[in-house]
Amino acid sequence: MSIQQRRERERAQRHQLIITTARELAEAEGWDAVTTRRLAERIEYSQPVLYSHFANKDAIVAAVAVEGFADLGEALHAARTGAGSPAEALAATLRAYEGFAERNPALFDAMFTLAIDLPFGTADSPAVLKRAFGELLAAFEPWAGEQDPETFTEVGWSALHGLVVLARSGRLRPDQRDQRLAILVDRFTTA
Amino acid sequence: MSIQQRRERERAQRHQLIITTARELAEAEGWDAVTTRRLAERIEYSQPVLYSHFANKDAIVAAVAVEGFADLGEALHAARTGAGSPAEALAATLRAYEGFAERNPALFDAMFTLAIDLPFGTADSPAVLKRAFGELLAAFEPWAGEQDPETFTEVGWSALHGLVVLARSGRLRPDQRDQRLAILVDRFTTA
DNA sequence: TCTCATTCCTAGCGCAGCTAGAATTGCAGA
DNA sequence: TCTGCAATTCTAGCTGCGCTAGGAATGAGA
Repeated sequence: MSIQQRRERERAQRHQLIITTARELAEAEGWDAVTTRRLAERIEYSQPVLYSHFANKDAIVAAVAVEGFADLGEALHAARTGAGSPAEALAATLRAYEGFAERNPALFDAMFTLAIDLPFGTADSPAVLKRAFGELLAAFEPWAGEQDPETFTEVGWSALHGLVVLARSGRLRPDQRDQRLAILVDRFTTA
Repeated sequence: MSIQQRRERERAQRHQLIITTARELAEAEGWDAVTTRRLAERIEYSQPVLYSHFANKDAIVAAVAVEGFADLGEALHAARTGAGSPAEALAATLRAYEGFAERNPALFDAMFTLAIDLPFGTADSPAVLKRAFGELLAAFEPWAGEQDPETFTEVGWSALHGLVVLARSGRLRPDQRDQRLAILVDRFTTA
């Protein structure tokens, strides 16, 4: 019984080690550098061990993405609850989202570009995803007016996300970043 | 002299054939199906011929993306100039953008996910990119108010783009699509 | 100490992007 | 018309990818 438990514990540790190592490697050298061979080498096991934990490489990326959403949720929560007025809370939340994407580019890629199959907006979406969206909802809700708060938040989130995505791929003028965020806040806080 | 001209003409035709074939194959089976081998087979030349036209596979994808921006620019122009009031023009332009992404998913991927290195927002960005942005600028400008029109448009474009990107990856509730677009228009047309 | 199930690794499959060097083609001058 | 040469194109193969079959090693229980 105890032996079984130890084995399961060690297995769980190795599971987490794979995720953490993939994340570190991706953040250090980009996702192209995260090959099953290099990953196996880093965790000091052979390649097939990876496949005893995950169905395929995409599943590893998805696991990293879920971690990312957890971190993002925390970052948004800290920013939002640390602000004074609702207006400041919204601005702080948006800045936190932007900062998160900037500080964790590879993680952001995993969350929004690579891990396409994460169940979102459905009943069985991971709790961390719901929590991250919940933070945005709390930030946008005060200005929803007559609109459905969730739909209103989806639009606000999209605007924010679009800014981040287009900016990081060099589609927007870098020097106007803060100005753009100010316009966004203005658009969503005025009736 | 004339022989040289014929050769250059044939080369240009083959260049275009590669781009068109890549685009068709991607739209039919997704970009994963666009391998240099399959592409070579379709154009009825050997693999190395591709590399006499493009530095690598990414360059082929980028060429497809540029075509996509040209098409998008046309679609936006048609939608915008076909509408009556500025408000209708904006709504029509946004719908056209959304429709374009929906009708050409692989092309949209090439433009915004795969071809990362296209020079944007700089002096040497291709004319087609500027034209597409110009259409958005014309659509958003009437509501820029005190804001710099270009920056205002960047925010509007981001909001639109975010909606499309998050929706197509299943991050937003499908049934609220039109409602979201209505909210977006509302946010950017009210002072 | 032996048996056997579990765990893990070695080796290799098919396919990817890409390229070196051979083979072919077709123009130009005799 | 024939020959030499330069440009073009192809054959063959390199390295590295995700993934897996099957054998070796490990360790708990009899």
